Amino acid sequence: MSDESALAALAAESFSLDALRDGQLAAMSALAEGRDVLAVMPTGYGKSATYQVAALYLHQQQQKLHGRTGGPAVVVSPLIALQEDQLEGLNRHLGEGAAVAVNSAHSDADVEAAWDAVESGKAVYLFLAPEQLAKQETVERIARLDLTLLVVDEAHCVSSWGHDFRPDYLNLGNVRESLGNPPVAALTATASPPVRDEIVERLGMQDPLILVRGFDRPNISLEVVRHHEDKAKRKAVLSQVASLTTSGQKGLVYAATRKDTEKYAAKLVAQGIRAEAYHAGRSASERELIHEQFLADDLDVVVATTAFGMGIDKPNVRFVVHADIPESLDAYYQEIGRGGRDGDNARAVLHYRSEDLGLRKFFGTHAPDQESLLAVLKVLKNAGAPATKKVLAELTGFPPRRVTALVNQLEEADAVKVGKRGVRLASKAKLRSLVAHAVELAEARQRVDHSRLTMMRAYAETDSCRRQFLLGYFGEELAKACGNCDVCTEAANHPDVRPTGKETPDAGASPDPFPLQSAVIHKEWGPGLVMRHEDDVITVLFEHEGYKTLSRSTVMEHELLRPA
DNA sequence: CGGCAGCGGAGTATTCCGCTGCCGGTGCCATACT
Repeated sequence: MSDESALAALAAESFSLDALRDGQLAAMSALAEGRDVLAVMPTGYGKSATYQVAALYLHQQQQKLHGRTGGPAVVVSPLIALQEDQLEGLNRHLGEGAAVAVNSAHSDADVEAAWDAVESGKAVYLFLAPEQLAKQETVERIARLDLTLLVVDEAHCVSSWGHDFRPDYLNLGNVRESLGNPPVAALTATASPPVRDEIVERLGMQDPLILVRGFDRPNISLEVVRHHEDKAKRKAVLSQVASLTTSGQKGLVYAATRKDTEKYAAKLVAQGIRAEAYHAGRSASERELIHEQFLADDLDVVVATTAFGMGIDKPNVRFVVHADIPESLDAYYQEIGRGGRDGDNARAVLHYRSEDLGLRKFFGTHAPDQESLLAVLKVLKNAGAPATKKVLAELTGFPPRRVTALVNQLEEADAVKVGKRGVRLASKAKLRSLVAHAVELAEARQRVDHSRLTMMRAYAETDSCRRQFLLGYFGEELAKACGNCDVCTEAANHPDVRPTGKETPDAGASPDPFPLQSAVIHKEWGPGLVMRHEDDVITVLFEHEGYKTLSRSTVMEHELLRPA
């Protein structure tokens, strides 16, 4: 057992953190002992401090105990802007050179200086994007260091971006192995059970300590406004934002497309509201300026796509209005969680049309390309030896990023293995059948994605307490209806109509054979986890099928489920 | 999947309707230019 008081003292002395929360200390302590940690904590809770203190502690321990130079922690972070923020904070506390970054924003000379700082034992933290770790030389160079920790910040990116957008995220598990399996700290602000499981699995975490803290945000009121016509929805969004801003409140509006962010922003400006559109199509300088103005209260509203998010920590965001439904409750919770960080009341309003789900379905659907998968396998078979991704790219004619994505899919299907010498064929089965298996797995993943969208829809359409629904999705039980969502408010105004939400079951009732969060097995769909009870409906999260709703009476009658 | 722009047709309302085809999010990185 490592010394918690030593960690607390180090936090106070080096980072001016005088009061640590229990979750922070538990995470630091586990990391200091060499245990893997998955920390699910909201922005502002102090997630970063956990790895920062633990890494400094381990760095100093190495120096003391072995009389050698201390090694760094490698921090994988998705955005260069986030890396720079962290660098700045760390170097302010610990002195220039304590934290360095290797990325494309730095000159070659700066990058070499960063490597020097790491190799001489001066630097305690090395920041990288996962793409840097796609380079074998980089991984080898890091492997020669006395690594203290491998930190994966914004770890939900593994699941949400790894599969198509930034495939190098899925390779981090292999990178970890190449680095000699250092302890892993994975940090994220939101993750439902399937996302947590995927992070743990993909990063190859072993018996991780999973810490979930500060999840419920009772000061954020939850509302859904349903619409049938697109025009009416747009009008309602605009008039709501106009009325919210009249009292000087600042907030965010999320829209699905760049074009819509521009349209909404223009209409708000026409009404005298200080609004800007924010999306990835705007120049870096414009984006930076908008961010700064918003932080300084020089803007009332930022109308954004999903591009506006990570790294935003403004305390007094009073509302988060969604003009379009997000792709999942994970994304929704992340976005509304940017409201009310100061603890004061904030409003989250979702303007919902079932038709809007179509765009999200489009974004999520990427059918695997069988011919390309086969092409990669053929090249490997003909080569008869491991091939690096670079060589595979040359031989197949695919761009490197695409090769990585294809290899990821084949690796998942156990068709190939990725080792130090490159990618090799890992099965003697017919290539066609290997491709078929990879396609099967990709389709299972699509089913799960689709079911997550279905849960988002169910949230929008539920007629019981929304917070119970939301927290239940993240595996947390809220015993009583929250009293701070539109359903609860409506019920309070019409007490005779319908009781809201689900109350804890009567003490006298017979015990539920399938309690919340219990493991079950379905005759056809296999293993699953009970996520939600509502009237006659049980929602179960199945490993290979995603979320399914089952009729309790049918389940009982046909004995469809049994406890696992 | 659904919205939008552009178009033609109807036919008079300083427009409207319906059809067709296209488009839609997130960021590393490297490379070629000024």
